[in-house]
Amino acid sequence: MPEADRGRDTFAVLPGTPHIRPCTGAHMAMTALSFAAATPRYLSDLIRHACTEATGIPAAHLPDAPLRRSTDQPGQYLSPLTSRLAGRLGRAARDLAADITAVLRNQPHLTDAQVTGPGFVAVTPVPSMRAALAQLVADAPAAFLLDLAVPGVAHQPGPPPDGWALSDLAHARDSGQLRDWARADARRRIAAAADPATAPAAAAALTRQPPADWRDVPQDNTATEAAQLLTVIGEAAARVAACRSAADQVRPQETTGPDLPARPSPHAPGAWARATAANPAFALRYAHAHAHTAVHHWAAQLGLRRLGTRRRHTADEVAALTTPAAEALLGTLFDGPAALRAAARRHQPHILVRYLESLAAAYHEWWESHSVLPGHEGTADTHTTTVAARLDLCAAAAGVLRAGLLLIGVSAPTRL
RNA sequence: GGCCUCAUAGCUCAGGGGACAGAGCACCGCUCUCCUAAAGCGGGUGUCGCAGGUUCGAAUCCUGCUGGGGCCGCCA
Repeated sequence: MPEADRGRDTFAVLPGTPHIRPCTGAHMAMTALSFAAATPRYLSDLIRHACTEATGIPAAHLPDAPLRRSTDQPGQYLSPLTSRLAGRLGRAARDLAADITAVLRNQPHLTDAQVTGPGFVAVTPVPSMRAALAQLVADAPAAFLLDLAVPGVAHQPGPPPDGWALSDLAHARDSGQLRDWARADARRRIAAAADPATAPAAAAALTRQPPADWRDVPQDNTATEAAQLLTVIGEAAARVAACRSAADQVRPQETTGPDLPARPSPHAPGAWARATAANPAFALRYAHAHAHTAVHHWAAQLGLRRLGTRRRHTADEVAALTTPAAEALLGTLFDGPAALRAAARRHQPHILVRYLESLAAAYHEWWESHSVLPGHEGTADTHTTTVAARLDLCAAAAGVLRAGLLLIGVSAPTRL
């Protein structure tokens, strides 16, 4: 909303702005020396600093410009910063973008920086930096998804943010009120997660959440329609169903997919009652349990595990994490923070739900694309040497799925 | 009468201010053959309800209108 105001501010500040040198912040210098991952925050900062160098405008006065994944080139990211800034400067977006890419080409973390489309800056981080995203996300999934500036605070003790507690859906009057309560629960948690002031407490609450199992059906009380619905489809499916449609009011015969009524009832639950991939709630929890089990049980049984945190991947590992399917999964992980922000800004939990579904799909596609763990067939040396990196990717997917599920009030069982 | 909400392909639905609007089903074409079906391959079939506005840029945000649904009120 304050974008127009910010634009005028920027313009007013322009004359005589002190020249700020790029990449002098402590965080940029440290990441450059030790461990850099292609997170939205990092790449955005890179481009903003280059913009400051090219234009002299302090980074704080630049307009917001969330990065977007390129649809054509995997591993490439687009910033509309130049298009948004050009009008205020009275310059052509492509010219401004050309100046910025000239600065970015000196960046050792980028293999390429160019001007594309209507004047966007397109950057391609080096493969090792893209692969490092798996490790960074695996180490601190909640901090990544919630876009914390300082990941460590996700482990600090403290009370959860206001409004974190979930409603007891079994006490809802009917399936309509159950839906309202579930959506309100998700909205409160998403809002707390996206607000920089409460995000650290939210991340800590996500990290502390105890493990859950699959049982989510009330033991007693089948008196109300809501309780009956929970008995038929379970709390997880009830919450996902409630959060999956965009509109607060349900149209009479509205569905959110094949055999997926927007407001399931005890008598017509559709696919929500099934433990199959046709049930989005099951698919999401299953994907999480699968990835978690791969890291903590299957790999352990083979004597394999993830290696140290903030470790540099070997060249083989980087290659294993930049196959098309792995790159697609990394790209979906990259989209997480933006999806959460969008869900919070528009007060629409379904944006987060749909994002998690795309993440689960990308995870499965990657898993199916090749043997992730050494199996009966592929036990080549190159394979065992890259297992740790693949486990990073498993753990990253599991971590973001878990955090996302908890944000919509759904527990994330760890066993298959 | 007031407020809320929805309108995207034939159908059910995705689509986060950003590149050429997508998926499944249906449909059409081709291959196959006694014929059909199945299967395989190929094809998106669209004034994003209408009209304005904001923006460098709108399916997306704002206003009005039309149409569907809902809540409240009025009359009784």
